[in-house]
Amino acid sequence: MGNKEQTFRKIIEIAYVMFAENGFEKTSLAMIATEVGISKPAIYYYFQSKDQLIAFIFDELYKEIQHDVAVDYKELSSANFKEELLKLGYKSIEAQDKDPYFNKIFNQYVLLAARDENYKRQLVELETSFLTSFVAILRYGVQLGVLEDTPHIEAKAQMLALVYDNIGNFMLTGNQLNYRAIWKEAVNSVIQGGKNDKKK
Amino acid sequence: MGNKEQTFRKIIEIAYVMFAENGFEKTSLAMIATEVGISKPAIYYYFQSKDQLIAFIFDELYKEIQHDVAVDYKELSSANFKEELLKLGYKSIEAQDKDPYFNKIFNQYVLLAARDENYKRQLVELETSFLTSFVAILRYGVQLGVLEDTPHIEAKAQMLALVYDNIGNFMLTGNQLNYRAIWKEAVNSVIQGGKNDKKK
DNA sequence: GTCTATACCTGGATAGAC
DNA sequence: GTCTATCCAGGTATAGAC
Repeated sequence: MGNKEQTFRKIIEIAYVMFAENGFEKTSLAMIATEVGISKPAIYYYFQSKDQLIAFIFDELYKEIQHDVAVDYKELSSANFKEELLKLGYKSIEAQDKDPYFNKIFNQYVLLAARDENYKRQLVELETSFLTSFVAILRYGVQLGVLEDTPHIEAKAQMLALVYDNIGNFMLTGNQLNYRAIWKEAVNSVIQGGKNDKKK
Repeated sequence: MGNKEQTFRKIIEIAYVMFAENGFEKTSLAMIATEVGISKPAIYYYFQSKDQLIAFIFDELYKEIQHDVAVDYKELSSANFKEELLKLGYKSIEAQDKDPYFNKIFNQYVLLAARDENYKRQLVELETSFLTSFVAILRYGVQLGVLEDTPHIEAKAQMLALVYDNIGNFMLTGNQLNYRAIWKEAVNSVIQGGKNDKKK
């Protein structure tokens, strides 16, 4: 990795953190440059503008999320279905603790989307594939025989997705809830509506 | 209502809409003043600073929300419990359609809270009473005999609250889902875990 | 590839007239 | 109560040296 590439990554990583902490507007390029250890105009060598830096960070997040959202069906069986679904939520809860910046940044893009068609389009895409993957998981559960085949399976999946997603938002506020218990309830409520639930 | 009071309200109402549409930072006092039909310095006659205007709007929202969150228990009976719970969600879904600004503004205060202790304190308060009221409703349901008394009642209530809350966020993005169906699933999943469910 | 210097603008805020 | 005029800080962005 050349020197150029190094500075490039450093700008992105530092900007990511500062944007999350102070917001896009309250983070000036001068602040970022100082933190990186270069001068303000040097940033313009790597990015055409502040907006482009913001957009670049979004693109990276976008790719990352679309990658993460893909579920590995091979791992799922009727025996471990519920357990794997639980794990999915637990993992996200732990991830939030590790990278508290993600949600803060992401929420800002949601706000930007209100007045920028590009962000809006991409965010709707993300949301859609997010919801779709939950529907797909539950449908697979039906196939495995863990869940009953009801016409409400889509609504059930979306409900689950809403809980999954909002846990992140609530953690952001610093509200200390038993998120694992909440997720467990959500999973239970979807699966227990299913058939032949093993007695605990 | 005097002339003074009139201009005062007009500033607030216009600022509310513009803040929601463009964000706090991208809405300058000059823009607000033009829209109101006065000059920029005239705003300073009513508000000490832009931040104070933003804070004032939050205070009004704060009071309004705390008022709305209070549930009327007298209306609830074992016969109409589920129905009333459903209505609660439906009402919120319709409200969102009517005032699309609310969620956009509110999300901005959530972001501000990350770097302002006052906002943070008040938002946690709101969130707490929001969650508490859902717990209270379900506990009342237990009392009415509509719900089974499990130790998980708190987690169930919080799950329900997360769905309720996140429906608003998803509507914001413009994602067209069957939100009523999702809410119905959530309510069903909480109540059907209860006892003596009437056959459909 | 990164710097210094600087142009240029916008936005918040104040002074003081009416 | 509202205006005109003005100040000033801080922002993005560019020119040009090294």
